[in-house]
Amino acid sequence: MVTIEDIARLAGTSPMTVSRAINTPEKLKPSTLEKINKIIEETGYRPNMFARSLVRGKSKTIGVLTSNLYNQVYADILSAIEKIAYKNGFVVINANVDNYSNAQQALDMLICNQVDGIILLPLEMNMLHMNDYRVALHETDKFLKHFKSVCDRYNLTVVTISQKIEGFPDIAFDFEKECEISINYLIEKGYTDIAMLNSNYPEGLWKAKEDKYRCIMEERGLAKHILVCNGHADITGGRKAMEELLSKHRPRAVYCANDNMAGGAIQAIGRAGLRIPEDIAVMGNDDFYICEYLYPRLTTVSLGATQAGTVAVERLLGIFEGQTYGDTSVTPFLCERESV
Amino acid sequence: MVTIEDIARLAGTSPMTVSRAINTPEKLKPSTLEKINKIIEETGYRPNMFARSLVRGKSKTIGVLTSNLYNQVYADILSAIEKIAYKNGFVVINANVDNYSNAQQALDMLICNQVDGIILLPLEMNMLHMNDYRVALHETDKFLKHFKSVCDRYNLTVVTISQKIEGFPDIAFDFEKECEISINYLIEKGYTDIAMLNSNYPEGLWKAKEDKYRCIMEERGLAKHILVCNGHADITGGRKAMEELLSKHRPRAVYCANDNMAGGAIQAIGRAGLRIPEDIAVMGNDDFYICEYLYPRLTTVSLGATQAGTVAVERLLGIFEGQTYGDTSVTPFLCERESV
DNA sequence: CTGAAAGCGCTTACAG
DNA sequence: CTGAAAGCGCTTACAG
Repeated sequence: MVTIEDIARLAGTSPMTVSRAINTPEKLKPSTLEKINKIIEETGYRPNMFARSLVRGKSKTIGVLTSNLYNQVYADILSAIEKIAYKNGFVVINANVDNYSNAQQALDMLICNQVDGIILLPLEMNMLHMNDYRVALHETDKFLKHFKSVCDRYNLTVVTISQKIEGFPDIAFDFEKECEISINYLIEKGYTDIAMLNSNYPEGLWKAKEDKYRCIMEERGLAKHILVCNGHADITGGRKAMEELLSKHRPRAVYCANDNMAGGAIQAIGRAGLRIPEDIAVMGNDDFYICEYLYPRLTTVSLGATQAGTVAVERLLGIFEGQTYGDTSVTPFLCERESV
Repeated sequence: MVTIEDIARLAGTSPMTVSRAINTPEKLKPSTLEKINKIIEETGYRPNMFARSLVRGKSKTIGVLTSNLYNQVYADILSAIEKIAYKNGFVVINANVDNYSNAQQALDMLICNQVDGIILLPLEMNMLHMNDYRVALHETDKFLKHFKSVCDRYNLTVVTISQKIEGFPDIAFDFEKECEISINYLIEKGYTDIAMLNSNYPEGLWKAKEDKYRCIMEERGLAKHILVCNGHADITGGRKAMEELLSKHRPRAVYCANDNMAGGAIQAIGRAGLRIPEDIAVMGNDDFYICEYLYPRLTTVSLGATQAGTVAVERLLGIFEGQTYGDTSVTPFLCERESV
């Protein structure tokens, strides 16, 4: 391995001068700089980040606690984070978090690797695969407490996304706004008999969406059309909920709390021999990858995941520079396709 | 920050003894070990990986050159890599690679971060979004040459996945086998009039699949049913190719070279007022995430991406232990759903 | 514009 | 079973 000393010897200078050539080239006499650069080029020398980080006390590394890469929202956020981080010379270490002990370990790993800061992705969502939401929520809560105490103890810089923790700036998603955009769009398109498919988990974002749906329908004088069916917030749950809905009443439009449920709804509607959107319009939420693949292509509202990832990194870097931030939120936007 | 010296002072021992407590606890008198562990616990001490890596000359870090996280195959491979790596105490740095200069930079970053080894994911695939395959291929080739020379120069340990480079062990996907399983399954199910939807890029895996299709059809005495339509290997391309196919002939089954094309085919078939699989059976390839979301759920053949990621890490770790490997390949397997 | 010295936090290699 | 010394490759802080 080529070191800074090797370069110094070959260039007939001190290691310090080589260090300057790399970090503050403007402080060097052009001729020495040129000589050193030539030797760096020839030898293929690359500075050892461990040595640098050790002495600087900073790693130029961001840790991301994430979970299910298959969740489109996570993938979107993560892609944005990596893009902005690399652009700013930071390395991203992505740590997977499936359950409590797993998460503790991942956090520990990030600490050992001296990350400069951590971005915490929403943990609630990653527990969706568990059948008992209370257990999932309890695991999440336990970890969040642990996370908070560990971050305080090690003085870690943290930005959270859609996962408010006292003391850390959060970048929230605006689930209510998603609902608002969706229902208003349907009404604007002339629909009045609008039903809703929602998660059977009666709290948090799901409750907020359902409340908002009821509220808008009432405000618009459509109270008599209010009808909600619930199921797991996945494709099978969506299909079952839609089947239940159709057994009660055939609405002109369904607002689905997320795209997975909408995917299931599309299946159930197709199996019932009905057309989309001619017989029933389907409105999704979140803009998962699958929207383009559903038939018809799903009209939905994007959560703004890419924006959230981008802002998260920008704020983290801002904090490193001494800035402070309060909470903020990211704005959802309509994605028109073919299902409405 | 708590250091090993702090612990030593508090425990009344030398730093060396603390180091042993962490790395080779069995070599310590139980009473000293216990005393040290207690203090580590109290202080929340965590070893600094930079210092450790610097002196050990190893980082316990694996670099992964990947690209499009949205490609299900990549996400599968990456998830598997991270899982196995973490299990073995390795950290994964994922570097994004979109184009040539981007890729050079990413590789450089991995070198500066002293990765112990690199896993290279298939690069050909990530260029699919480019309209001109020759340009994409040329970019890929340029980078591969660069990659090879850099790895040789820095003596990097490399395992590639479906991207053969002389001197590095490769884990190949078996695209021909995918085709074989697909066509044989269709024939076994009683289909004889089987058409194919393929990429319009006439080389590599696409050519191999098409050749195999033709070959099996002939062997089985179904030569007269051979019919191939081509398009971009994405959903729109699949839809257009299927439309073209239907304008020529209405087969009883379509074998699609990948799931995206199958997704497009499903759209075209639905728009033509035909049912799946009653009128036309649709067979995908690769087992993308979307298979579960298509309607009907897509029957396909999995490429074996998870297995590939797992084997890649295992082999990399094996090489660190002094093992050597030749090339290998991963076995595709049937995923029966509803479209056949 | 350049350099000598000290030190970041750990481990290796040796000694006892 | 434990410790003193040296060094990994770099940068900081000072000196000139």
